[in-house]
Amino acid sequence: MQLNFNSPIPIYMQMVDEVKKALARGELAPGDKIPSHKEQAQISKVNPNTVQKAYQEMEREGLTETLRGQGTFIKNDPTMLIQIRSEMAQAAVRQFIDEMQGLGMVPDEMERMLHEGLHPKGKKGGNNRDET
Amino acid sequence: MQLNFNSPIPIYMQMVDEVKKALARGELAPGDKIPSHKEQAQISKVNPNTVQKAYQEMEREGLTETLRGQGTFIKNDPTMLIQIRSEMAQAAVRQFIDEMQGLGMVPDEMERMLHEGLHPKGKKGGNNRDET
Amino acid sequence: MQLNFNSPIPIYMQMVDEVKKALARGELAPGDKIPSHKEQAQISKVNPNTVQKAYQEMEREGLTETLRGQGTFIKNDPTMLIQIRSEMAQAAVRQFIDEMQGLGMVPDEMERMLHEGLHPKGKKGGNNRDET
Amino acid sequence: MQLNFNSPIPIYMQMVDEVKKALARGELAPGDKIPSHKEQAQISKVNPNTVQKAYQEMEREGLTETLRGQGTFIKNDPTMLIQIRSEMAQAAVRQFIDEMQGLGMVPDEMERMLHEGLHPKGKKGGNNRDET
DNA sequence: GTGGTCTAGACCACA
DNA sequence: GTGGTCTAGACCACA
Repeated sequence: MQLNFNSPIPIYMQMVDEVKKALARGELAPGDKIPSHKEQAQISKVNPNTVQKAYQEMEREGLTETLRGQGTFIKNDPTMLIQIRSEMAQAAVRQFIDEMQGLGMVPDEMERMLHEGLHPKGKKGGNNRDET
Repeated sequence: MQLNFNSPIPIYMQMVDEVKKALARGELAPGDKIPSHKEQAQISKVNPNTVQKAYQEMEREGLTETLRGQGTFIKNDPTMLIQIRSEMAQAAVRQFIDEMQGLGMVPDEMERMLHEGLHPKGKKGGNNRDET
Repeated sequence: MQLNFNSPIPIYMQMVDEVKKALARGELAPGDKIPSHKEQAQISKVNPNTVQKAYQEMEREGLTETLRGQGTFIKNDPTMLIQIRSEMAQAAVRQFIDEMQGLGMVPDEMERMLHEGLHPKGKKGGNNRDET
Repeated sequence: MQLNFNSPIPIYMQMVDEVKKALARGELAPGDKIPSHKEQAQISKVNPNTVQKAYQEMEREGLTETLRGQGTFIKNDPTMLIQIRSEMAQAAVRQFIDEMQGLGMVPDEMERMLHEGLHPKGKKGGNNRDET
């Protein structure tokens, strides 16, 4: 759970995002129990109110469900996972393209820069499908 | 000057960013006068103080210089332009990669998704260097 | 916190200076919490925004650090103290010399006048190392 | 005429000060004609209004007198010179002492620091009356 | 309560 | 008109 306390993005939003990413990465699976908001608050060195707000937001978005007295659980909906993953990825792609367009970059430049970013010192001619 | 009033990112920061982008795009050139903070406030429907905060931040970052009573000008440093453009682009690349990695994407997937984002209906095989 | 409301030097700058002096004098120590900007505003009979501007300037100069919701603290860097003290003292010396040179004073005159300023009615011959 | 356009001290005040210093240094003598405010404005790259304000202030302080159609002249009062010189010097001394006291410096330290500032690499023991 | 952002608007020095 | 400072006060995220 990476949090940036100096970011203007509210911590509770960052938390929701981190949970989504953990889901997308497969580190959290449907049905998993997540720590109580008090526990999570201690782990993240964040005020319990803030965690609670994050949990409420996740519930509102249908990511989790709460069973009173038992805890909060990732919703047992396997399709959701795939959906979140592709939603977030596409949002990232869109944002990247917008940002680069805002800088006056054309598609080729974007692809080239991404490629270089992914393969820092690599020869960029060759067949990039074999690297990584 | 695109501003999102609902974003958690402060308006004054968005303004600094927009000026940087305009510079990167070549819409603003070194030595150009930018509107007075009061004028810009009217244009952007924002409080003059907010614009001033943005302008002061730009000054602090060395983007602009100010002649009291005369106005604020893009600093006459042509190298700055190129630097800002590449800085901002590289930041965007890095952020994109981080975000995608956070979602468990591997480099190939990132490149493929970007390619698809750039050429929505396009055949995705072939030699992408000749399209656009 | 001595403020001169008629000085052309902005209040917020005077405040930064006063904090630096308090540090140099040892009245503020690394790690100390300083009053919230609202509290300080009441104490100094100044608008909270003005105090905040001073605090932000101090942060920008690396004098303080801020924990959101917790307060603003003198940075915990003991070397900073000594550095500030000597920086400010040397700046004062330089300014004094410049000023006096601007008046056509030679070094000896400067030293003599300072000595007299420090020991108003004193015999100025003798060994000044034993006075004070 | 040294002017600092970024100083919070108004330019017209800086101008008055510079004239006083020139007087103290003997670069301007009683009875001397000083440039017209328009001329001076061009020389100093300052708005004529600003120079005029400086000249008015000097007149108000009894430094100069204006003969209509002839120009502005340093007042023909030789005692004034000496008075200004010692006034300004004493003000500088007082300010220096205050500043250093504000930093917690004791008189000896002030004298030593001034001495070192005046004789940068010099041996500080010996008889400083013979140096310079 | 604490810091951060923002609006609304006054007044000043300077061009 | 232009930038700079300041007051007054609202609202928000977070502790």
